[in-house]
Amino acid sequence: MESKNPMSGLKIGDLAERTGTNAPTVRYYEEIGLLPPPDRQQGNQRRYSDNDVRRLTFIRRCRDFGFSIEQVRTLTTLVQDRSRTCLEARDLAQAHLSIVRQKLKELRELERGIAGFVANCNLQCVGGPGPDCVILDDLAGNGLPCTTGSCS
Amino acid sequence: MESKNPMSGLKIGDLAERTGTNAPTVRYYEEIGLLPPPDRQQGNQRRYSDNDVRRLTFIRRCRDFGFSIEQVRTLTTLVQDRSRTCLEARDLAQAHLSIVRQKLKELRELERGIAGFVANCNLQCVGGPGPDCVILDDLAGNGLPCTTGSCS
DNA sequence: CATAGGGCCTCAAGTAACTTGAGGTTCAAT
DNA sequence: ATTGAACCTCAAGTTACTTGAGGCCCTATG
Repeated sequence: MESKNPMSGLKIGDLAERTGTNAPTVRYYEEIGLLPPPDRQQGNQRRYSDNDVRRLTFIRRCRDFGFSIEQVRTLTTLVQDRSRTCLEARDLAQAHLSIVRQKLKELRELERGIAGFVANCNLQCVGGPGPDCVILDDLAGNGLPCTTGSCS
Repeated sequence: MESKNPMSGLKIGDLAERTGTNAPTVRYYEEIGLLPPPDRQQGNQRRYSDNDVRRLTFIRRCRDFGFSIEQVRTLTTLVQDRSRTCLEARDLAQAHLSIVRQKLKELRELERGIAGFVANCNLQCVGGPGPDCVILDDLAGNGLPCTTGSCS
């Protein structure tokens, strides 16, 4: 029997799973207006579309990299707002792009720092205790190997 | 007169500025034990060393990329703890390295997505209104240019 | 020398973005 | 028919800060 109401669409749990979130967060995003209120099945359960999957994926990605809810709201609202021009959208996206690239740069530095520390450990500390092998120096500094000679 | 107490060291505001934080956050980190209580000048003001600068820089970097306070605490504690071996430190750092690399990967995707959107706009939407130029499709999807042809 | 203002102090309350819990309903499978 | 997982709402809790109130200290200038 799949006549009148085929119950199409994703349940909140499915949506959450596909987007790397969880159900309460999805409801929270709806509550604060980041996600539009979805259709409800009889029985009051929410049903979501593929478009919701895309939208939520985007939101999660932005959030994961430190954009605030309000920043994300600005970007997503843009889409809905038929009075905006494409150029406005582009400019905003461009601004976000700059921020993302800055973050990329810093993240690469962090990676270099940690990788340097690990390499240094492998070279100098194998098996021994390294009471003065100061991880902070390597990580917070320029990522160069231990310059103090204090590692083991 | 710089005889007995030359008041050496950074004031809390200086430390904050050099590490991209602010004074209340520094005090907060002290309160929760992420930063050690610093020396105090007569007059009760905190004074910080270069080592504090390094430590706080590291903390900020980790925090900026989504490591929780507790994860950061684990890493920094490692340094203080003279009973750990260098290999243990390395293993932990290695684990963090994996996470950082995963984040790098995702961030690059996000960058590609936004850059693609901007490029697409430049090609197709110049000057005109783009009511259906769905930023979400481009950003949340695979980063390819608009496939719907709906952009202007 | 005194005084003005900028930075520092503590402590308390507020905020952002969720997460967890309580108490109850619905759905899908047996 | 029933049972267990997943859903519902609403309220309270958590994390990681931020902001505010009320007051002290320090340095530069009149």
